Amino acid sequence: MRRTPWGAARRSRACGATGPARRRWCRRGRAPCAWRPRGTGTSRGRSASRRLRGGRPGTRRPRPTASASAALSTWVRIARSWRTWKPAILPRDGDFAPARSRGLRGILRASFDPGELQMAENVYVADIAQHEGKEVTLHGWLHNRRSSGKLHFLQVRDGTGTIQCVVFKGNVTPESFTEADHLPQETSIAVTGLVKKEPRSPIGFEIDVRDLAVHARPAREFPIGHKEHGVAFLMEQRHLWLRSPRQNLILRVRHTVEKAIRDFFDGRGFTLVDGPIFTPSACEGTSTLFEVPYFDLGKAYLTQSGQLYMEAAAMALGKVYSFGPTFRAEKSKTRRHLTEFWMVEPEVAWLDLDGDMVLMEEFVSFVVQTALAKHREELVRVLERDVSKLESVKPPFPRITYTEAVEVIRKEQEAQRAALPPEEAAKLPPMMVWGDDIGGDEETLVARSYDRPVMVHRYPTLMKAFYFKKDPKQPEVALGCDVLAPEGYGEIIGGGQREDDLETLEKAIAHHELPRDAFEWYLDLRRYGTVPHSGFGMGVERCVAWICGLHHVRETIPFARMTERITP
RNA sequence: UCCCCAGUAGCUCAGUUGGCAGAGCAGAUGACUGUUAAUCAUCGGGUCCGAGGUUCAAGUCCUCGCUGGGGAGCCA
Repeated sequence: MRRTPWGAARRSRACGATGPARRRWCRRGRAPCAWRPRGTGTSRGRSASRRLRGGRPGTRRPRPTASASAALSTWVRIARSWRTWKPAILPRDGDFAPARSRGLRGILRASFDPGELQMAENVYVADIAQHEGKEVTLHGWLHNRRSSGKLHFLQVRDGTGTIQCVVFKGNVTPESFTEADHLPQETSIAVTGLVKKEPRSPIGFEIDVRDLAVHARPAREFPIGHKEHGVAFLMEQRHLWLRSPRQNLILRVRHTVEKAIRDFFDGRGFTLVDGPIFTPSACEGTSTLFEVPYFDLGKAYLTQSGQLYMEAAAMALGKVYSFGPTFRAEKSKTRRHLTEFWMVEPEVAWLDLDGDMVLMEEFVSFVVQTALAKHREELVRVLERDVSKLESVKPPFPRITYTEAVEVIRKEQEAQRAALPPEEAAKLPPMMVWGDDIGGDEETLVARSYDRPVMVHRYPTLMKAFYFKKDPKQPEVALGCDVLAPEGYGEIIGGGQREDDLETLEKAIAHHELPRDAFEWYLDLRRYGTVPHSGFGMGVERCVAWICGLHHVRETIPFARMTERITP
């Protein structure tokens, strides 16, 4: 699979023109550059006009008043020491005599035009509309550059967005103009200029550049160009790939999803409970776990689920959820798997399977609709997502039992066979029978007949982990439920009602041949005031991949951990 | 663990029946006052993944290995 890492889309040309802007530039009275390390950037014989100005990057905000208040506090300090230093600073005669007699105020008036104190404001691209017509300074990286004789077009990104900065030959020094045409991709720069409305710009604004300051040129050519690259190469350059508009958006959608998850549960009175990462043994006794040495206690394992601990927390706090990383050591090599991923796991006391399923559909709908409301335009423009597929994700979700799902799948399989010549049909894998797991292909068969996620419930007891409660009316099935996302994204949620009867749970642990000692604390939850309770787990990466319409979950996490990759 | 595919310039790739190592992008230099993956001209750029084999001759064919990608099982 190939993709344009920068996700750039062609846009139609528009007409219009802007006249040359009035030159207005003042340099005196500025604070010295405080954040450019000595011996970097400008020290190699560059002109003074290129020097960075303004505050340190980490302290740039709050923007509107930063420079003014910094200047003020400087002058407060000067004023405090004024009495001590006055005789030394001010000569008794000449031009300073009248000022000296007026004190500090007089000095300020005599030395500075108040207009000169209004330095170009440091701004972010995301807020650029608020600064129309003003002179601003933007700190960022050069994303791309084009040139047309007496005009250079610099695409500058600052993390919040990308804006085109137009360098006209008549508006800057000759050195700056020449340099603007030779800056490599990803040079860190500060651009000062006038914010102008521009109908041809995708964001509606441009910066008419008056000064350009190079902070640091790349030590070597930036590896990721404005073209298609292979997945392997991009994953090796993941630390740099994050700078692309596409990855930038995906990470912001991930943030929105994670915030929506927190908001959903926080808004319903859930308490966030952090489960342990080190666990003494397998939570479910099934998956392969990562092993780590643990002092004199032998081996510990990285958690594959916080659920058992959430059950304990639910008995204390009623409604709880955990949200953290999870580790699976299976050598799964598919587009849906990572060895390290993030999972949210709510657990609720006094909740049965039906209530759990209502919670699932309301939760998924809230997360999807929140992400859609915030990123709809970008999902379409940058990721070419068909958002109509997300519009319909609202309760109620269709519910079918595992048994019904098997019938649907068998019908589809029969139809497939009927459409093929007999010798071809014989080569197909055997038909699904009750008790088989629903694999990736089968999930797609079930999910494709619905316009929203489908909830498959009451799986065969034998397929499910020991803690699932059996259906009292039908003991061969467990009260579990999976939510299958549409469009082939598969299982994004797994959960259900937990076994709350002590004796049944003891038998289940024995039947699964699990170490009884390790689960004594878990059995205690059934010994002391057991109640019906349910919960589920949702994988953040699968959810983000689905919302963004991505081919693989590896793009949804900043630094993916897979069987064959642990760097960068 | 099993099955399939790929590896050639910094990147993406082409390379015919085994017969001189190629293009686009990126880089350098120059032209252009509205480009938006700008365009145009010129220039530089190679351990053809590694080892071995067949051959007059191997990027190309064979064997083994390495690395990566896709899928299965398992799962979120």
